[in-house]
Amino acid sequence: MTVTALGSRTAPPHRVVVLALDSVVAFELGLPHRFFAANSIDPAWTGASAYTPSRPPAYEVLTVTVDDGPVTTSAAYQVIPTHPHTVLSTADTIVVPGMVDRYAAGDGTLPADLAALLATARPGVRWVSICTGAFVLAAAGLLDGRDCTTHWRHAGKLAAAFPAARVNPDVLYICDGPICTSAGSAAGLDLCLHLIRQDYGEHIANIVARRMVMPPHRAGGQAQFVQTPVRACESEMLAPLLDQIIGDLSVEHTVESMAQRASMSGRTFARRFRDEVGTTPHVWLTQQRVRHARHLLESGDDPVETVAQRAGFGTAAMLRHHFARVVGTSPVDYRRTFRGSAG
DNA sequence: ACCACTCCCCGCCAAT
DNA sequence: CCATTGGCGGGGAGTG
Repeated sequence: MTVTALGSRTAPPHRVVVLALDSVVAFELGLPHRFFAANSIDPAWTGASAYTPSRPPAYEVLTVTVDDGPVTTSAAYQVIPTHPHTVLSTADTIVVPGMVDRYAAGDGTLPADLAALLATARPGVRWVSICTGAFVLAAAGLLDGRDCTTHWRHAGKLAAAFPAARVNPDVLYICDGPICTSAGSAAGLDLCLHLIRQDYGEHIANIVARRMVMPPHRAGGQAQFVQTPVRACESEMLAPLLDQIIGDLSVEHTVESMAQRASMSGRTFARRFRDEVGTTPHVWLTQQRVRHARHLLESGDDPVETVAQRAGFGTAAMLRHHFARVVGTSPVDYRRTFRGSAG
């Protein structure tokens, strides 16, 4: 939830180090590079926008292995790192992608060389795991007392092997302080985009999403994929209504009013909503309001009170309350940060 | 920080 | 018989 990485705008590039362990999932290994690579958020293609950063946002992405040697991947090739493992100690963010079966058993221990390498990380570094990468963070003790997640197929094993970790199998990703864990492969996309949103704001994150040809935000959890993935077409049912609501956030919405517009009883609407969207109507609505508020703060000059009204928060106090919980900062600070000194 | 109040959410169960 | 719906109520979170 912290936005400490914001300093990277005026400091050297935010250094992301991806740790490739044996039998790493190739897709998840490449994913952070695609998202964080400096040229991915080159301001040259941000278009004609109000965003005029004092300095181009940038990440530097390096990949290491424990012993600097090649590792096998889930695909029919090996990875040979071009940087030594010692750069891990200089990372601002460390990413541990998932591995095929290797750690899914979760015996709770790490090889000595891996444990020693992880111990070289700077204090305050941001940890990121994708899928079964969470088992590595857990074995390093990083998930003790933290909210975390992993692929739904392995959530039970993770919780059993590491009782001190609070495993939530329903969400796409969770950031508990500097510890960010995500569910199965595709949820890693959502988490990386979330981190870019935290580091560089809604506008840049949306540009990256557009560039990646992915939705800027998936509000649902992984629960929606666990039970009946066949329901894909049926899950379109609520989409038109939700789009309408997003387009008209300034008015008050209740579960009952939304249910009426969907021609359902409140109970059925709430149930269908959870099945299809993965969260509750009220939680979803608050998420949408905060997202809209971020957009208004970045792109306009409305006073906070007006932003609150337009986003559907009754008062500025209400906006501040939810903003702090979701974004981790105040609306004014957020605007100052993401409009930059140049704007 | 507190309190009163409202609304939400979800297990339960009867009806369809 | 099973699946889905929707009403009810308690516990709890959100609101002012």
